[in-house]
Amino acid sequence: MAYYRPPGPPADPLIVRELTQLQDTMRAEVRQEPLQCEPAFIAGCDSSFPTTDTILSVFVVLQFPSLELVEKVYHTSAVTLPYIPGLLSFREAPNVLLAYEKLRQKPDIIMVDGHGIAHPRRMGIAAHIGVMLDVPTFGVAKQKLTGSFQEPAPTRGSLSPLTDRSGELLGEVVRSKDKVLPLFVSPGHRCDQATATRLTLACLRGYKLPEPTRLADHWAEEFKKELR
DNA sequence: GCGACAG
DNA sequence: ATCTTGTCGC
Repeated sequence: MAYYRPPGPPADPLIVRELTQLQDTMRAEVRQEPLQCEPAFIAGCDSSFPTTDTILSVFVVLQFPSLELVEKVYHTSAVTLPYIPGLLSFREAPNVLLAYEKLRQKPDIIMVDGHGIAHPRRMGIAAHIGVMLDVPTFGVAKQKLTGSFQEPAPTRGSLSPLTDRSGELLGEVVRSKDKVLPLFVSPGHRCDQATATRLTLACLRGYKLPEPTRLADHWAEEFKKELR
């Protein structure tokens, strides 16, 4: 399954170069710092594609640390860009931002389904969204995009650093559940590694995915039905 | 030249 | 991401 990926439609080299440069510009805006104060509300963000040409983005806001769901919103729009590894944010962020505007209770920090700085140019979708909104963000991904790591111990809570060739820390590989494939946690904007990992662990409730991301994914399915 | 490649 | 059935292990 993850061994072979059939070639998708050819990505326009002009677009790729342009977006890559824009990404390098945005990278200068990213700040890594601890959260100013303990969050009272944490959001979960996830996008899916009900049809090949429609994107559905969801935001859920949970009270922290109770993790009680307080709000859920979604927004859909037409897909404008194909999926290109490393440029995922340009395909999903526009619609994500529109969904965010619908939230009445803005969160103190956002957990995004995808990577933060654990990206070839340190600008994964979590960092991208954080810069655009100037809100603290971090990413929780299910698959690695870049970097290398040692397999963390098979017990829940085990951690292992994700580093690039030069040894730079990109994120942490987190075993969120016993004997289940680990998660890749990395800071986005206005967040540091310690905070990202700490909040990820604090949001676990027996599932592989922490509640913010898990519920966002869950509601995406429900909203998908509402669309008919 | 040969892999790797979030969602 | 999405399409898809049965199946293994706790």
